Amino acid sequence: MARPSRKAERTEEVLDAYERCVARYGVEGTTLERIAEQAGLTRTLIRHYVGNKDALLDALVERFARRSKHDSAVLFESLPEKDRIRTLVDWLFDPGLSNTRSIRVAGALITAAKDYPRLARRMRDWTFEFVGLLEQELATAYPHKPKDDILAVAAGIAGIYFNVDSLESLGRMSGLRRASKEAALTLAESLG
Amino acid sequence: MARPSRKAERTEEVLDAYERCVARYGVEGTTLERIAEQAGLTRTLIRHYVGNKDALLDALVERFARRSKHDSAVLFESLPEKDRIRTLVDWLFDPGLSNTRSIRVAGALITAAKDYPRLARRMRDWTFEFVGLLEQELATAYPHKPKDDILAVAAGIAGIYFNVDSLESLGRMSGLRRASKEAALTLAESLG
DNA sequence: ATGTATATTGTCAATATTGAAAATCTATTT
DNA sequence: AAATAGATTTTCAATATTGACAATATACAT
Repeated sequence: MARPSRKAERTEEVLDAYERCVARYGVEGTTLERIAEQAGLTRTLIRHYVGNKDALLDALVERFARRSKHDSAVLFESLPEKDRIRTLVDWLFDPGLSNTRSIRVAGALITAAKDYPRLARRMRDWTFEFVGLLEQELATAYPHKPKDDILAVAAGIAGIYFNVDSLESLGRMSGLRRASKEAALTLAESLG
Repeated sequence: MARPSRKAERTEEVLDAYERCVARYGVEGTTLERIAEQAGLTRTLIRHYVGNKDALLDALVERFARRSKHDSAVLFESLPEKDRIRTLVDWLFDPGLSNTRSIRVAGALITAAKDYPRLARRMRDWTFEFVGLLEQELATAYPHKPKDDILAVAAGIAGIYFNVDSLESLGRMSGLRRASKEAALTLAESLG
């Protein structure tokens, strides 16, 4: 019975802005002023909608974990019956398809993890969950291969993927990106 | 004809401390206070020996570039005649041998590169120089392989290497490290 | 139109960070 | 011992950042 709340949308906007800042300046380098500038809001509004710095980080990490889980679930479920690995690698390495910012945010969160033990656990889980999904996919495609080989290839593809998105900010990385994709495919095919 | 200068050593100590901070808090998250605390000096001494924040970053980047070049030159020159690739992979992925902090510093500098165009160029050069050395080594070991294949493998190994050191701060990464090393070897052997 | 819950803006205090210079201390040379 | 170059400490000013609360404006229900 009063003015309608914009808390939900505003919170998303604030977290979007926060994410952009974190991807660029890191967790420790992000100030409320910068977030406010990015979001086109005032610092006091940031505080009003989400809270202080700690609350902001909690909210960001929460959303990041939820989204990651959802996104990779959707991705792996949407793979076709044929050429699943190939399609997956396309999605991971083709510019435009891959979500570079998520990986950059993950990198920043991992860097900050030393000062936030809960965050360290979360990012470890995040890493191993992604590698685990890759393993699962590879194990289905190559059922006769030993687990160790599958894990090695999954870890390799994940590493190449994380790395190439981290380097993206340097610009002129299309050549390296293509080569990285080739490497990921070579790794996958080494199982066949 | 006066008190002897400690500028040289002190500068190294300050840059060491700065490096530790950058690896942990990122470029934008590092304050002079933190550096001073890490170095066991006062903030004003930091300023006395190296200068203000910009001068510090310049000095750090300068030293990082110089050291990287030197270290990788030494590394590649020290490889034995036989099993060069194998030895190289051991060096890159065995804990204790590899220099994890350098990679973390590089990651932080890459993240900050958007705000420092010169830095972006430097880190691009750094990346491609390392990949280039790998290519050269692989080309010598597998002289009949096309350049594209060599580049793909070099990019893959470099990516896996950078990534595994970035994840190190999360702890309990020995399993993933072993798997990553396996992947790097698999990639190299794919050329044979 | 009126009440009310929320949005929005404004203000203040406390602390952190940086920059710069002056003052003092110390080791070496002569 | 005196002079001197450099190390170290001290001090001050300016700005940035954060936290918290007060005041005002606005949209909706009744």
